[in-house]
Amino acid sequence: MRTKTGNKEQRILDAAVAIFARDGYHHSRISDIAEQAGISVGSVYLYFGDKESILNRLFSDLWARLAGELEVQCRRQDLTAVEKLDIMIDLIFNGFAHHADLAVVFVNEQNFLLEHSRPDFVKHYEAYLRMGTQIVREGIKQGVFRPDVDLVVLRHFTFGGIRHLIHLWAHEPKRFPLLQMRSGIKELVKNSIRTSR
Amino acid sequence: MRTKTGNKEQRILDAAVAIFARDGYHHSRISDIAEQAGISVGSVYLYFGDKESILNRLFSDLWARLAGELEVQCRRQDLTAVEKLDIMIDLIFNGFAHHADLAVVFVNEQNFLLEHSRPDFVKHYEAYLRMGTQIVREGIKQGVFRPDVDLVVLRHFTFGGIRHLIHLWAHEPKRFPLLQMRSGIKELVKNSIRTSR
Amino acid sequence: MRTKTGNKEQRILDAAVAIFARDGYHHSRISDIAEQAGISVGSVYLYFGDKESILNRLFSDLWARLAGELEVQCRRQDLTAVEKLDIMIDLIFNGFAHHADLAVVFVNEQNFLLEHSRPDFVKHYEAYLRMGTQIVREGIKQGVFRPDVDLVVLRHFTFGGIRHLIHLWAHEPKRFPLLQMRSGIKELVKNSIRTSR
Amino acid sequence: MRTKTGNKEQRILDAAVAIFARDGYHHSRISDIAEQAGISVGSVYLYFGDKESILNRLFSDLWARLAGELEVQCRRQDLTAVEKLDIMIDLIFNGFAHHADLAVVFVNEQNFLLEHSRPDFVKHYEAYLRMGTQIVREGIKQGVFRPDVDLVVLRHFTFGGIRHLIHLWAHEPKRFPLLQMRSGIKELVKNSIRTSR
DNA sequence: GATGAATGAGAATTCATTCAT
DNA sequence: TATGAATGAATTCTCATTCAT
Repeated sequence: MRTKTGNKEQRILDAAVAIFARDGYHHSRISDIAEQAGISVGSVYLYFGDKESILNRLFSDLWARLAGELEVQCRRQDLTAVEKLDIMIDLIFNGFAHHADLAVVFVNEQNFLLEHSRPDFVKHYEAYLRMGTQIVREGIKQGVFRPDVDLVVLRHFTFGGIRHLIHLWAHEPKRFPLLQMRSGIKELVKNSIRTSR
Repeated sequence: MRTKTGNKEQRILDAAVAIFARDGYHHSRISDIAEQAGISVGSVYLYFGDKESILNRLFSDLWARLAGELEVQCRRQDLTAVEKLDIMIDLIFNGFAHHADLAVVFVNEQNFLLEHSRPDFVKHYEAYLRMGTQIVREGIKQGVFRPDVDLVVLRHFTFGGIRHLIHLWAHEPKRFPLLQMRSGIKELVKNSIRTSR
Repeated sequence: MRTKTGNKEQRILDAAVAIFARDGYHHSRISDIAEQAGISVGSVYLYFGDKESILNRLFSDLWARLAGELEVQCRRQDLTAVEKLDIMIDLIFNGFAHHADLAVVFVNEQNFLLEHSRPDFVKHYEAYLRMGTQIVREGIKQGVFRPDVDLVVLRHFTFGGIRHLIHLWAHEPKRFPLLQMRSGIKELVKNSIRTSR
Repeated sequence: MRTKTGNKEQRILDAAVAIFARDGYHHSRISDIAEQAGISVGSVYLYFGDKESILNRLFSDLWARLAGELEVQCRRQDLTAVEKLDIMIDLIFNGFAHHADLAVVFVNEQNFLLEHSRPDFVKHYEAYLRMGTQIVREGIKQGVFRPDVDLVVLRHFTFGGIRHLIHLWAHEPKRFPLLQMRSGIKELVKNSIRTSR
């Protein structure tokens, strides 16, 4: 028996990220993914039902990871809301820092999935956003964030802003250095809601 | 014979916005656009070289309009930088308020074009962003905005944040009311860069 | 405008009969049908939704024709039941005499369609069978056919028998000459139900 | 380790009948047959060269059995031709009465094999038909069957008729009860060739 | 200019068969 | 023998684009 090599699924996912980032999801061919993964076309269908489920899985894994990591931090009692907000932003940046291709796919294709079906990843995605809101609520209670902040607007505005900067970095890392931008973003976000002393 | 020959091009563009918004650019068919426009498939090719050039033109028109409107306002001497920033945000919101379909297309497909070629619209798009930066620079000079703001981060962060909120509104206008969100956004943006007195 | 040439649909049907007969429905390729019809693959899909609907249409046309012809004869008042039975058998034989390919397809593929869906042709097919039963009923009333005949068994038995002989003829016309077999069949059928005087 | 190794071949055949009957030969998957048989895909190929040879074998076994049984009866001196004809029909009905799936496969797929190659089963199949003809010949000699019967037409007509009724029963056993139809068929067949006293 | 039938390149997906274990 | 992961050839169907009328 040729044993399932155990990492073939991951190889497909890695290949798909690379190809999706390069060609865009809609212009990517399964055959290119297979080639990139070093397997045959048919084998892709051994692990994934169709092209879309590969994309789905990518986002599922991404958001499960991000939400999982954030949850751990949110539970900590030793951190202030401001510190947690910093960590939250760090997490998302770290999550992409070594995965520029994944960042590109994330930015370009997430909407397609969201509008297309009720994909698996939404529960993690929404949990992540909810935790962000929770952090700000803590901060308001602690008096460090302004109580009149529109939490819905804040969370989506911030998410969109960060997403766009990651996008820029992923395409032009030289022109948009991730680390440098990160601190700028933190400042913006915190200033935008900090009580004006 | 169909009358109103003169505006056939515009009818195609309007139809394309509706179809692109509904099906996504990649899943839209020229035949659907033609039908929506009330013309034949062949006629579409009388006005546009190919499918992509329709999308291109949509963004071209959009950004030319937005940039043009912003330029007028920027030139005004009677406005403070804060007022101009308000106006800038109003402009973009007004630009979409009555064109939810256009908003959807803008949010979903602009990246595709940007990564694909050097499309016509970039010069307007970049002009628009540059003017935004210019407004903030004025504000800094006037002492109302913090001088240490990272202008590049600011402009892209803000752009991304607004874009995402427009996206949410376009898909769920009830849950994300545009007008209501707009003032929240203005507050966020201004707070994020205002000198902390 | 390139006008729909009006007979292209028929050319596809004719081509399909030839290819289905030669290769069997399941092994037939749309590309072969297109080639045989002298058109492009894409054009096939201009006229038929998919491969199965071509087969469907073939049987629809066949049975509509046979049922139509039989109906005309059944209405005649100047014929005895025995004569009508003769005519019925003649009709089905004539219907195939110059269409050996159609006979092959009929024999080999009708079951597939019947088990697969509720195809269009069944209403004609069932009307045809019903008229056959009606003829026998008349004959019973007229005293020429035995009243204890099981009409359901009779009609299906006869149908199956004729079908099989047509099949043999279609494959080996020399060995199973249609005209010659026809009179043998008529004798069998009539003897099988004739009152034994 | 799976036990009962000895009958694995038969398990495959049984599974194949079930799957072929359900999905049709062309739409059946080897993997489904393997699953139904409780073995692996690879094992199927240990016992059969390819998919078609399973079908071949099914018909081979079927007709060898039917022909064998019929031969035994034909040899008997204590039976009249009419009795033998009855027995012949009984044999074929009994052969399917408890194997509706086999009946479906027989009816739907035998032609495919016949047109495709010179399959193993034809020699048994033809022997079977020949014996039927022989019985009728005896009956003619005995004066119970009409001497002008076209033997070729008779045998194929009868075969086709019975086949079709078995088909109907296999699909709708309630509507077409086998036992009940059997006597109707016997009457038809015998009447169709009986000397008219 | 206008039409829409015709084209055919292109891609996803299936599954019989193989073969390393 | 037995396994089942891996293969890749094969085929359907789609749709942007063309072009004869």
